[in-house]
Amino acid sequence: MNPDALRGHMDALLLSVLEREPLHGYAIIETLQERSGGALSVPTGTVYPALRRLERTGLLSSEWATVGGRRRRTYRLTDSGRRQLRGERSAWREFTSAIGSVLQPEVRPSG
Amino acid sequence: MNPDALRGHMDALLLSVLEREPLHGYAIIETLQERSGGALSVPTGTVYPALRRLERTGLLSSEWATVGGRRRRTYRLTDSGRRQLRGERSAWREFTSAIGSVLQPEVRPSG
DNA sequence: TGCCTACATATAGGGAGTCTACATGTAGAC
DNA sequence: GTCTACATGTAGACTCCCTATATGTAGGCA
Repeated sequence: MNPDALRGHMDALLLSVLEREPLHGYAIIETLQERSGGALSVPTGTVYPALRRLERTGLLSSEWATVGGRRRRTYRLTDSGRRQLRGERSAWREFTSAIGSVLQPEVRPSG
Repeated sequence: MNPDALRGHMDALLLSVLEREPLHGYAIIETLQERSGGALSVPTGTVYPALRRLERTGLLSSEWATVGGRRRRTYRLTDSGRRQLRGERSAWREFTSAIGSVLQPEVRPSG
């Protein structure tokens, strides 16, 4: 997957993964991978800064926990994040529709 | 449309618009706008550098023409560009499939 | 004991491409 | 003389994704 392709869609992915339940960064990366059938391998250097950014802008909140001797920072959607997710979904539909309508191969009349 | 969303898809758009016939930059911008139903308003500061980049990498070739007293640089797909376009189309399908599978809202069993 | 893998978070710095803003010029309408 | 449409181009800012690196725990294995 071309790295640039993800650009601008990361927020939607993260918010969407957190919709059902709060998760910590590492689990988010795994979930992304599973839900995409292995297509999305997002590096930690992308996800952790993105999560902090989303928290800074109020779309996520986080709290620390220790599980099995390991520290986790668990993120959850805020109300604002939930609203944002709805916006991201409709933006995604518009985006794919716009690009798709340009990208579809020419259909030539037969004959 | 979030500017970043276009990132990494510009090449596909330009190649696709040039698939049927050679066009100059200004006409490419208009075609993009028409084919997307007005959703894609790509600024000249994006398109012109992108076209030059695609020419530099051998996916497009160009030649100057003067029409109605105005100078145009007309771009056309090279063989390499045509191959690239096929690749871009399949990459687009994989991309939307991957993101879409993550983004779709949870479907809860009823009851 | 030492080594490896999985789990878990984080930051610095690089890089690439899109955008804003500006510059330049012709043609034609009013 | 002014305005809009047509037409191309560059400089610099900005964003944010990636690579590389650092740190640390837990548990298996030899």
